Amino acid sequence: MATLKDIGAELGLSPATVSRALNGFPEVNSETRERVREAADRLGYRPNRVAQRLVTGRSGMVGMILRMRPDMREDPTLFDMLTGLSAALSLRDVDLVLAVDQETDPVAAYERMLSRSLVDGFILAAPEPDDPRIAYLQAHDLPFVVHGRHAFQADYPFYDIDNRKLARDSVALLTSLGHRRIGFVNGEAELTYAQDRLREFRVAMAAAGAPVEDSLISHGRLTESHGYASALAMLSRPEGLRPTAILCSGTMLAKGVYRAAHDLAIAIPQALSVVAHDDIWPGLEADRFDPPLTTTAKSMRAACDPLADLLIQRIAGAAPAGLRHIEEADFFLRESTGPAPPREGDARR
Amino acid sequence: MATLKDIGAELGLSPATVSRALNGFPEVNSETRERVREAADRLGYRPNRVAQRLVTGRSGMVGMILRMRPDMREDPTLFDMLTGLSAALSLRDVDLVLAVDQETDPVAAYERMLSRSLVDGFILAAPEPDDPRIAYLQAHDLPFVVHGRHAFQADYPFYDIDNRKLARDSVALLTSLGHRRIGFVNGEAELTYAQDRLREFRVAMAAAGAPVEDSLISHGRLTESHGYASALAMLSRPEGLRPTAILCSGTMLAKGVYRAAHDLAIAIPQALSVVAHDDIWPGLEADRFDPPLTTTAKSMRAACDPLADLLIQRIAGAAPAGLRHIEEADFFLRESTGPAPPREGDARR
DNA sequence: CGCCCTTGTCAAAACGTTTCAAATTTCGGA
DNA sequence: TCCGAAATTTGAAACGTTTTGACAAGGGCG
Repeated sequence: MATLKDIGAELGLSPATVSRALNGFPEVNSETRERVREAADRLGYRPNRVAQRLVTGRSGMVGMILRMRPDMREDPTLFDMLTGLSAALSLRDVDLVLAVDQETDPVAAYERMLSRSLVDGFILAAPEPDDPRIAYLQAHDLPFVVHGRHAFQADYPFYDIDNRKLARDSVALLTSLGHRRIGFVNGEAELTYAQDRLREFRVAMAAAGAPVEDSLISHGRLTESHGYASALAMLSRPEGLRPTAILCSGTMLAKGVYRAAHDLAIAIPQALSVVAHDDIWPGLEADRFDPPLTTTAKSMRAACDPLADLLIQRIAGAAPAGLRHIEEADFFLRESTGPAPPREGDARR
Repeated sequence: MATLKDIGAELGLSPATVSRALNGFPEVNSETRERVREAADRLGYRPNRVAQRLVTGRSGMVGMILRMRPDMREDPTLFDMLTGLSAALSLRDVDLVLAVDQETDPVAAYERMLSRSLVDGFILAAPEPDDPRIAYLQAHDLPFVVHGRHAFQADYPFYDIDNRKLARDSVALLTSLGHRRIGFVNGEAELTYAQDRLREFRVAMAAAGAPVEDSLISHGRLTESHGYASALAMLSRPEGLRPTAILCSGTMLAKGVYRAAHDLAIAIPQALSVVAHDDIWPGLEADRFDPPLTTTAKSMRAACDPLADLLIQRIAGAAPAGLRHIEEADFFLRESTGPAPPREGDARR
């Protein structure tokens, strides 16, 4: 493998000049630069990352630490993110180091990875309010970027979708169809996106003059079983008290809702409308539902390029506060939503 | 961060001596070694990996390159392996670099990772016969280890379960229960484990004097939908031609088989016995089946420690040919298997 | 006293790059 | 012809480690 010295020897130049020529420094003669470029190509020169790292202190790698959870495998978003990020990063010539965190102390894994001086920054997902990982990284002024945010006003680099808007849009659709009793099967209560969606759910419901019942709100993992259990509880309430529409924070939840409706012989969309947010493979999954599921959607993959860009900017020295990317979800109206069924004692038939 | 020089200065020693003391070289006074150890602890010394790498040429990292497949997310084993490996490697002070391969050329991703001189070796999964990745890595004498093997007699380091034995055991159980018409819902035909299991399936069937019908053998991804479709085809054959038992190469397949049996009102195990190999979370998933599923089992996680050890040995210079770890699957008899139903025209009843 | 061997230590080189400070060349203008 | 500034190029230091070859001290032996 050719080195800077080799190229220098080939052309009668010092390694220093070769380095500057290849790195685009302005003070090198353009004719010399060309000669260097040609020789580097010819000799198949590849900068030795390790040497670069040693002198610059940068490693060209970023870390991601997964927190082990027993039901992780039921959540396909993580896998998507992993592969999407790895692809996005490698386009930018950055590599991804993976670790899993099985310890009780959530920051221990970060310390360990840092102590080997092998990553320039981190990518975090699923932040919680008062997330100790974020506190640790901020306290040590380490570059990181978060998928999601642990507070609505976050002063670190993050990518997030506009959770309030998608809750607003979903409620607006349902109320405009005449629904007033709307259930909400949400993500885990500790997670910020769930809090944001719930908050706006309440606001939008109030704006439409629809009541919000706490027993029609449930929190939990984005799994089919949680969706099933929640919907079963909501839908087995007496006629007139049960929701005519359910909003879900994920398509897996919606799958559970569909199953519960099926088991209770409640027809979708005639007797129950369902809207979900789809952060997996927008369109692909939702289309396969029977009937096809109305969704707000933004894929995990869409987050990967912005996340990579933000992190690279941060590592390059950009101030953390300004770095953010908020994406609006798209709306896909499919067949799981319809007009609210006529209520008992309703004027129309 | 303290360096060797710092420790040397602290104790009036040269960095060279400090290095030798910490790395256990014999020619250093044991009293000196103790002083060095103490000082290193006190100053919180951590060897700088980058500098180590530059001089030794080793990076302390290994790479894993995932091939993107559209239905990847349905396959939870990969995720298991990723997290398990990462944990196993980090115990051994090795880090895992992840990349995804979206290119047409399967070796391009390996070349790219190598050109950055950042990994010492690779971990491969799901090898195919004549796998170009294996050919490439062997041709360049690069350390790697494979989960599975692309030929029964493989001359590279690999971990594998004894696929022939588990096929033999499963068939033996079923034939001893009186089953003679046994379906086999297998993995993809190109994959070696599937070929191995099929081969032994035929052998064991022949040994029991049971006929093997090609139409009762199906190949495909280890997904529920493939299991469902295959079982539906097998079970909707006319009475007397349809199998009384089905062997599955994965629990996801078994889930599909259960669903098909349910849809066709075929009772398990009264009218149909099901055995599957469970490489996910042995016991945990199979227990949740209704009725609980009889399995041969070895978890993905069990592979991780041996894989890590084999790769580290190989990187340290061990000859590739001898490095192998073959694990026998365990047998869990549950309630999805029972005596073969009496055949029409059978003597009894 | 000279020789060799062992033990413990060290200085220096090496890995390949970046970058600082200095040296050299070039050139326009006086 | 000379000066100073600008344009190029260079040597050397630095990053933190491993490793080679050398060396000093001490001991045993003839």
